[in-house]
Amino acid sequence: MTPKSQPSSRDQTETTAEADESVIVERIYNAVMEQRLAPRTKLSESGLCETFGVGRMRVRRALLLLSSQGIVDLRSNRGAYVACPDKAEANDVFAARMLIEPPVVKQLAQNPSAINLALLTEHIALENSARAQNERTKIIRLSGEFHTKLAQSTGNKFVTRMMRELVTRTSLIVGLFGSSSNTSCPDDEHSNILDAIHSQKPDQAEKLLISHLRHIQSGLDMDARQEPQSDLTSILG
Amino acid sequence: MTPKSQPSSRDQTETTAEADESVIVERIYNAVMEQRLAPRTKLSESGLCETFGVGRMRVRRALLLLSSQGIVDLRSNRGAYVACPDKAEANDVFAARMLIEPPVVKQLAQNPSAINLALLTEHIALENSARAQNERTKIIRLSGEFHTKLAQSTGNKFVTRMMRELVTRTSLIVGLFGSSSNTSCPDDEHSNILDAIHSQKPDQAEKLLISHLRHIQSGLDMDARQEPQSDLTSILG
DNA sequence: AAGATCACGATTGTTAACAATTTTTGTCAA
DNA sequence: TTGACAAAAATTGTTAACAATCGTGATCTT
Repeated sequence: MTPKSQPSSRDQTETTAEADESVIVERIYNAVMEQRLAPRTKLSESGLCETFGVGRMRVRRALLLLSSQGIVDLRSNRGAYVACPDKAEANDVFAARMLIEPPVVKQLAQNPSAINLALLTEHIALENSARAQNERTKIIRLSGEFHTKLAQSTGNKFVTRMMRELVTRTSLIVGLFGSSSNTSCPDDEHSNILDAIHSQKPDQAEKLLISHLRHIQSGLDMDARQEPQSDLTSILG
Repeated sequence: MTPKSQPSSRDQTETTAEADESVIVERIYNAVMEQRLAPRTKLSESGLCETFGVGRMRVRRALLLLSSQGIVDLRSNRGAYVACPDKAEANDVFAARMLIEPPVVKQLAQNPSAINLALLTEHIALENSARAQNERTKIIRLSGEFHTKLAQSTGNKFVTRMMRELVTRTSLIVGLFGSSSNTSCPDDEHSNILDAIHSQKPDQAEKLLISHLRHIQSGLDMDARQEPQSDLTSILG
């Protein structure tokens, strides 16, 4: 059910006719999540049309959708750019997560039967594997997805959506303000959180999560921004 | 420079007809919030084009935006309909609010200097006035807006957006499942919550809010749905 | 040369015609 | 009357041409 079930039809340069606009959205979304598309990168319509083999209409719709999710910034008559959160927005994101995520985790720990332990354990295994092999983009994506999957465990559509949005934005922020070394979640904190949930320790789970978020935030340098980059067509292969 | 108003067919209800698509979104949004547009109402493109005096493109963009907010349901080749939450979704909405809103209120109560007391007090006065005069749509809208404004007091963009979305959905749900009498928030619970916040009683504020939400939810009859309706052009004047 | 101005090219925004699909309507047979 | 079927109308989806705007580079003035 996760976006892995797609057979490979994205090998060629000109994909002809299987591009629902949601595919475009997802592709760009993933590229941003994995920090392959840097903030401020321009997403020209013609460029996207070519890379996806799609008419302008689809591209424009996709861009509108992405802008409504805050992933791209739509400047009138000037085109679409990958969103570039500033300091204030970064703080807002973390504040929002601090507010929302603890209750989520706490509730999960109170009723851990709801969670799919196997799935989450598997996920952490993947994370560790990626970390062991130093696969940067994978690590980043999986780190974020852990939090999303946690939210998904509540079975609540809205909670999931909110968390997804916040996690995406966090990814952008970490990419922008992340000070070299620690570009994602530290080693085994995810594992510890999951353990606390599974062993029904709400307070501990909450505590661990909070310190986890603090940890991520403290790894940022709010004064230095990385610079743009990215050349589009190659990135979205 | 700025978007010019277009000389077009708006011979009927003249309505500030310089229609940026955000205006269309807002108009429909408000109509849904005030329960003037019933769930399942069809929003035909041509109809909206006429009522807003706008080309099809703007309308389609607006509908896409609204669908991304879950306010309208976009069925392929069949057009746009006002969203019609089912039982499960209704439960999700309240569960999400139960999860998110208490921490928000609690935090506000811990730092009440952040809130704009005058604004919120004024708002409650408006609510009471509307209640006194039995202005149904006003009551409904203001009841929802109180919660939105509360979230807004955090100064957090994301918290505000989330709450706004949940409140909108709540409005739809109350319209659908609301059992006649109590179609909105009960009398002075808002006032009590605000008081608790202002006098720095986080726990009490949280408690009041929770019981407030329970109160709203218990006023619903999850088994009987109101039926469609609505004729469009007249409603959006 | 530095700076301003203007024209050109490239990109985005809009409109209108066209194609595809669904819904309605009309007809006929059981 | 009811049901099935088919043509017609209405609605949505798509494409392509057209218009407006922005960025860039050449030209001109001081």
